[in-house]
Amino acid sequence: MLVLNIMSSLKELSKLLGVSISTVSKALNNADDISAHTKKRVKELALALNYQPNKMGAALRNKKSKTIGVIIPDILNPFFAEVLFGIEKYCSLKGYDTLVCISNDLTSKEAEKIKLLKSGSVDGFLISLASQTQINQDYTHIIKNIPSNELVLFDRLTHHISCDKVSVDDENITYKTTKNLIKNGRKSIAFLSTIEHLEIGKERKQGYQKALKEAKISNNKNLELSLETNAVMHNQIKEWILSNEFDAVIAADNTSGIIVQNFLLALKPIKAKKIKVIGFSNANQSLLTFPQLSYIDQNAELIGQKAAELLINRIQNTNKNKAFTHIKIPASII
Amino acid sequence: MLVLNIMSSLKELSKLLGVSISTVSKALNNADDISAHTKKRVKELALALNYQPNKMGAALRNKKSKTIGVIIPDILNPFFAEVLFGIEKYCSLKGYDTLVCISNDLTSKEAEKIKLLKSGSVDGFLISLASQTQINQDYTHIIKNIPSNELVLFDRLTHHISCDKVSVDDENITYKTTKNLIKNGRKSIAFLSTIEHLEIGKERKQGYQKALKEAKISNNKNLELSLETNAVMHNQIKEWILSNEFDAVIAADNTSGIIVQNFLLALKPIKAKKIKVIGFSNANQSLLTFPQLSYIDQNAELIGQKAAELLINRIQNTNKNKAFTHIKIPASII
DNA sequence: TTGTATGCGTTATCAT
DNA sequence: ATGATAACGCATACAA
Repeated sequence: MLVLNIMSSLKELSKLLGVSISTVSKALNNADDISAHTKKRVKELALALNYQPNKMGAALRNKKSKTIGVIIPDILNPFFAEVLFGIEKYCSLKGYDTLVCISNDLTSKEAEKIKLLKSGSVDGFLISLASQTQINQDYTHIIKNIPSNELVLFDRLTHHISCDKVSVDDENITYKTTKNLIKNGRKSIAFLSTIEHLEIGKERKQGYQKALKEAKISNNKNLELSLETNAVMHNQIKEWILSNEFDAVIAADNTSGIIVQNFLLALKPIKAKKIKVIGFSNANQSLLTFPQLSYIDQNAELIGQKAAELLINRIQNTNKNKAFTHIKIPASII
Repeated sequence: MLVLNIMSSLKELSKLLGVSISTVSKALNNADDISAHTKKRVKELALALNYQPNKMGAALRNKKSKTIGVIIPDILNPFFAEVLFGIEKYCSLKGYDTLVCISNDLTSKEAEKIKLLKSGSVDGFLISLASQTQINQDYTHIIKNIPSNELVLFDRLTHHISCDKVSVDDENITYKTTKNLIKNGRKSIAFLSTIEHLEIGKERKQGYQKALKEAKISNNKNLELSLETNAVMHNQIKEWILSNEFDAVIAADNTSGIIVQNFLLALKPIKAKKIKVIGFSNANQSLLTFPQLSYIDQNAELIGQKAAELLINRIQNTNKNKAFTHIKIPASII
């Protein structure tokens, strides 16, 4: 049978079948009070005409759009791309669409997107806070506009907003990593970060410092490099590598570990092999270095999946009063 | 004034103001036949109550959702992330939302997503074909379901579908790049690809071969390495580097150039500096190597922007019969 | 077992 | 200048 790209509606099916619209609707939804015969007829025609229920009609009627709004700071950051992948996968599985917005790390954009997505477009929000929002600690645009049981924060959180949350235990993972390096005989462990302005950046550094302190290793401030992500970053890293001695580096963000690893090989070819570099990354990215970078895998996809799961559960759950949970995804060193 | 996260509607505004719903609607839409005074009153209250028009209601009434459906093969590929960034930016500017789906390079997923997005959810589609679709050359799920004036294909195209298209002139850019290398005295130019199964992969290789042929350089098949993207890829590249001599490499995909550059430094530290490596990449990725990788910038963001622009123009344009265009984005060597 | 009527929020047409 | 009404597609309470 020929199929057309013309939208068929319940109305059209009802006309063609000579039954009422509600009968068609009920038949397609498998209502008890429709005869098997009618159901069969309806479903067959629906299939033949490639009938797809109109989302807007259903959304209006049900006051549920079956769509999740996602706001991330930066799609070009592989971490968020991976989270998004996890979100999309889970939502898709549960029959939800995802409306993706990018805040560009600006509070104004974040607020604008929230306003846009509100009012019928989405049933709930998955948000990773813009860095500007985290720095200024002004969350009114979120608190005022999103009911806390329609919101899940992930990765870039704040304890000022009470809702479901998903993140990595950032402090703990750098603590354990640093401790491990010490145990393996590393004496001069450096720490490089381009995200010290973010909460997760602070936590990662704290974990590192805590481990040093516990091991009674004096904190050599020269081995702590804090940078902005920009064009001169590379020269700064280069200078830093050339003017300091260390036998291990922990890089706190998604890319600088890769840069350090590659630079070492070029700048200190002899020593390079003896210096352990650990970055926050993922399998794909770590493959870009030689030798392959050791990395802390934040399980970004899992973060996305769990965040989506929490939100959909809360949206669909009749018991809206369940206490908010904070899921801490285990990070793994690879 | 206190603002609540309760959805206000035209109905609510009309009740509070003591005017009819249609007056409120018209006032907000700046209709000519509403007095300035009324407009002012309405708009003030709308602002105070943080009124947002319900997208679903408007979509149903207007038969336009002001939403664009985007289907990409892989969000983890930085190229598509960048395209998406361009799409989102432009759509957002024009007041369109983007509904993002991932086909995972599977035709079945692609078809499923199309079906889902059809019927009211989106006004048009931006699609980059799944590799499976390109390989099998079966486009019925697209042709049958999407009117050609509601579709723009980008990057991974086919001439079997007639619609607006945006891509890089892939053959030409590798042709020019290769020619340039030859002009600069390179004698043994290698070509590495992990995407030979894709149309763009074929075109890139053709450009390379064409330039060699024109320069009457015999085509040394050992210098053409074709791989699958997988775990053993790294060993294959390593072997290839060790067992071949070349003074330049063109890498046809988004990551292998970076890998080659880094491997060279480790495996052939002396010769490495004299070997020119050129990849398909972008500014962010190229910063991950040392020395910084030369790369062909596909202007992914611009591809996204142009694709969105073409689609929105065609959707909004009354003249639907304008001939389809194929925009070829200039790639630049950096 | 099937059909009728209503309303979700919006806008356009046609009164008043 | 303002208001009443209808319709978009759907699901449901209620009639028949």
